[in-house]
Amino acid sequence: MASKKISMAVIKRLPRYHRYLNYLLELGIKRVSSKELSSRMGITASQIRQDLNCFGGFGQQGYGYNVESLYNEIGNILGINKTFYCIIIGAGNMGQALSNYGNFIKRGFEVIGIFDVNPEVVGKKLKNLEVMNLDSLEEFILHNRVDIAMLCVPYRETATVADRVARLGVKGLWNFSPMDLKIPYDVIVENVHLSDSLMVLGYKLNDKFERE
Amino acid sequence: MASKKISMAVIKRLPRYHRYLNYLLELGIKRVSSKELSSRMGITASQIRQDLNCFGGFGQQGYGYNVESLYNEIGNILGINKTFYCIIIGAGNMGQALSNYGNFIKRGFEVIGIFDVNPEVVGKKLKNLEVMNLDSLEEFILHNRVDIAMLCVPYRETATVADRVARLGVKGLWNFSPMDLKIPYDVIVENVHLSDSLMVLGYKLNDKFERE
DNA sequence: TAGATTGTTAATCGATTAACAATC
DNA sequence: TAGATTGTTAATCGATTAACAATC
Repeated sequence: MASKKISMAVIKRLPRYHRYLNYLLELGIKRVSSKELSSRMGITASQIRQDLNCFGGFGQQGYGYNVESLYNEIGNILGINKTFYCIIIGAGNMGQALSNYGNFIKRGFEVIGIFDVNPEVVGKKLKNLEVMNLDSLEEFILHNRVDIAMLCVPYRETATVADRVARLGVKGLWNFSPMDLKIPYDVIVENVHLSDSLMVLGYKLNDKFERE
Repeated sequence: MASKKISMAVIKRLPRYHRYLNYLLELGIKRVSSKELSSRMGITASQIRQDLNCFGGFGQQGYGYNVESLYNEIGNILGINKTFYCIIIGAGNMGQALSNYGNFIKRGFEVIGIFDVNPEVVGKKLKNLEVMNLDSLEEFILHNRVDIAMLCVPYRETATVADRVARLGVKGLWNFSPMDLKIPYDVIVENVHLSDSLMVLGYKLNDKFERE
């Protein structure tokens, strides 16, 4: 796979294509042209064709794209056929919300462990998993394959926990803290900065009202 | 404010500047040059100066930027000095997580109501608010100023609830469902597509492993 | 004043859109 | 075959970076 580098702008659109194709699939639609997908998604047909052609020629001239096979192709590119083993660190509301989010498993993300420090929470069952004490984190990771750690601990703890997890060889961090992690290990971090997103919404609202 | 349009790329970086400046403030640092901020944030000094100059000349030649006043300026631009009144719809784990997230209030987002349909949840106290029945949504919005609705309901309900809320004049939606809302009202939607974010992380992990 | 650093213009780079030959 | 639609190249647009005169 000595492919040319694909830009993040393209990658970030893939899950969205995947969702739309899934929707078409559920509607029983068999084929779709870039033009039709374009009008549904509100992006140009040109962009759709460019994006898809980063990964291969999935379409057929004069016909368009087969919905099911394109859905599967994009799924493969995103790796949802593989399983990523995940742990959730911090079993507060956010951690619990993630543990209950059934959509993840459909997309290949399986939660195999949940950790917390709070004695009132440790031992509690969430879904089919018992919350473990954070002290046993090291042991757990040594004995189980863990690809991704989902960090849902309070702000103050995040940097420490992230470092601890990365040191043990976990390769992906999904960070819910409003901070940018800097870790001296070879780790991929994906941030979910909720307050950033909310502030952008606030900006847009202000902007709109001021202009009107 | 007949200003030239500011690109989303710039807007989206503002909360991040805001966070870093807050951090510098906490460290007791009084002034910062674009060069120093650049090395801390990992973006070019040029970009920082360009971004800030979209909104005004906040710096001083030969000196740099005063941390506190720049922090405040960006806060103003983001509107965190104003209060946005918010309701949470859906008091499941995600809704509860949001209701407990104290950071929002600091940034001007105040939750004034929480709604659910589940009789087991309605009436329950979350923080200082009692979960209301979704049936009383209309009445509540008519009698209270609601700027933003945070949608934490299951996938199937999202479109309906979004429409209902928008029809009542709520101007901002913060959407946690993995779907792109299409609403025939004049509403600003900001999406938090958690599974999209997770899939991008999955892609990056795959990509890295395949290349190595 | 000399040094530092901004604000801003110009140059570059990358991403999006348009166009069209290839082909189903 | 004629019509449709892709894959792909070329043109455009926008965002980032570089450069430097202005000025504190």
